[in-house]
Amino acid sequence: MKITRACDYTIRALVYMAQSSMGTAFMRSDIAKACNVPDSFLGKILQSLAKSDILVSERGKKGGFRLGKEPKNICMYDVIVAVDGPLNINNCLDEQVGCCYDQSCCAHKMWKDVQADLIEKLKKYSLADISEGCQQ
Amino acid sequence: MKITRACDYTIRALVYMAQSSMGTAFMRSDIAKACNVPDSFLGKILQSLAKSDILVSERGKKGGFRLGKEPKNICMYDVIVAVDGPLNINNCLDEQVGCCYDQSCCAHKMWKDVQADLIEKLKKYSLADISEGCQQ
DNA sequence: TATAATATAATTATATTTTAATATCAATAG
DNA sequence: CTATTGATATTAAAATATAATTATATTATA
Repeated sequence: MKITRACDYTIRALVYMAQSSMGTAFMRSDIAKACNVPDSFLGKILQSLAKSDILVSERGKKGGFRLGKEPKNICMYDVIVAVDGPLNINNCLDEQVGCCYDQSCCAHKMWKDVQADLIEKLKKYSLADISEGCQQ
Repeated sequence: MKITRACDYTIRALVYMAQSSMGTAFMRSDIAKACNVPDSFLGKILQSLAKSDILVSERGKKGGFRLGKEPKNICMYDVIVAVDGPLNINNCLDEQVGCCYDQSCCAHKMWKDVQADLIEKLKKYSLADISEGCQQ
């Protein structure tokens, strides 16, 4: 697992959006400026979020991004996966890679257990939780 | 946080050592061969472990590496930190870096909480737990 | 037709993994 | 006692992989 900077940027952007009333549309460039995130990089991030239905996008004039769900229904696990891809604390757990070295599989059960707890925890945190703990 | 391949190698090596009776000395090259780990890279890893008192090293003829503690007293958290350095699921938690972006600090509390759980979990797993779950 | 998202490619930066060379140390053969 | 041998210790640096950023062209819509 690696929680990347993209993920930090994402949380900034989502918290920013969550501060306005549901349905408000934001332009990428506005979010980028407000959150101090590289504009073009933010583009990628917002697209990932749109593909995961965390955001809804509209093109053209008066287009932009809106939250796709209420902040309380957007969990951190979904956000992380949308941006950073499948969460695996160890390659061993990556189904596409597989645990190719027999002996190391001793640890497989541990990684699986540890990761399950982690995911459960991340599912409990919503965007609303984070946005509310933020006074601006 | 990133759990690297070095960490996988480490677990292989430690499980291998834990299969023999306490006090047995192993040469780096033997471990490398038995565990299929690049010899020189393993050198680095074993040194990190020795610095953290997980292993004891002796130079010269008849030298080698021995476990520094009973497998049941070696926890996975200590192993990971010894090899991969301080565990931080997010830079935000790295005390040396600090949480420089105010707005993103909204998430700080969450990361801290999630990480605390993770560490607690990793402290509960011992080398003995892993080695025993391994039939060879 | 201007505007804003979408897609993709290219580039730069950083971190991980591996290899290699050299230094240090301890046992022991002579 | 000292030279040799077999082991770890230390350091540098090359190779590879991944993350972060930038740039450009495409598509949709008011």
